[in-house]
Amino acid sequence: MSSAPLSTVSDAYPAAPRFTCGLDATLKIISGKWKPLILYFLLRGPTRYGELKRAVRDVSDKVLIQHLKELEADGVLRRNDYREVPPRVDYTLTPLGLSLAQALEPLCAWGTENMAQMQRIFAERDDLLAGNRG
Amino acid sequence: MSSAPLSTVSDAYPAAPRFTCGLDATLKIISGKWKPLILYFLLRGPTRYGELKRAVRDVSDKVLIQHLKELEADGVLRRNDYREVPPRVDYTLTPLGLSLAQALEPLCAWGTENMAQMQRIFAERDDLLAGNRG
DNA sequence: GCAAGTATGCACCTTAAGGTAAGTACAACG
DNA sequence: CGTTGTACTTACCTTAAGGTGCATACTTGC
Repeated sequence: MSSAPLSTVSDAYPAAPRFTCGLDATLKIISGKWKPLILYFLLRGPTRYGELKRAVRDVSDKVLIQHLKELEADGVLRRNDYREVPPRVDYTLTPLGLSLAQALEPLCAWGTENMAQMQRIFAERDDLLAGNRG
Repeated sequence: MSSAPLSTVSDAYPAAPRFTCGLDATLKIISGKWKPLILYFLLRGPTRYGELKRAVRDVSDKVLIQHLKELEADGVLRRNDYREVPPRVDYTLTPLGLSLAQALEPLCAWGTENMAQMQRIFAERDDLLAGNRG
């Protein structure tokens, strides 16, 4: 299997997961329904759990905590426990996480610029889904 | 402080899906296991189905086709059927898709720059998973 | 004294995303 | 005449990601 579709960077990394390009690696980190949103949010500075939960609307506690733990394990954010009672905890981006969150900004900008078009498309989608079953 | 977490753009769009920011919209389009890879690949120019399939390693026919259809419906790529026999089809980015794919580049760059660190992390992860059950 | 808010843990369940394997029509190649 | 390659389609099945709801230990406000 010596096909080299893209200038595969992973050639330099022996038995490692085969990355077709850096994108692969990045995706592994930000894949999770709310992770990009979380990262993007943390650009605004240290954020308490509760704030985050309210900010990332519709996320469940279980998943939010889970995502936060994974992101922490991935070295992109840090959990600060003030050991107070009632509990007080906040989350901050590490330098690594900061650079990642910044790399998300073009995506955000793209979404903002094309918001109108996206909404048209999603509306059509929803219409189709609504009208199909019958 | 009245809780206004992000300058919610969706205020301007009434009954529409509540986007916390453009990122939400973008994510809706690129969410799909292989979609970012597909888009990124198409930056290289028109690509035949078979090429794509070989390039995006490990994707199944079913999912690749499915993703391509969705991306086409979202207006980010175009399918060109040359109506030949045996079938000849290729895929191109629309202008919209081109801008989206370009917005993915920082993510790709980030991944490339932090590849080493990522691999350390993923290796640890895999170790943990392998060593846990016992 | 009771409800609410704080940041989680845990058991259970649902769902949809993705994978597998087979089939299609046709032509070129041997 | 059978195999291979092209670009798909369809039916079926698996899995893991995410959601729900309950519990905790403590404080503050009503």
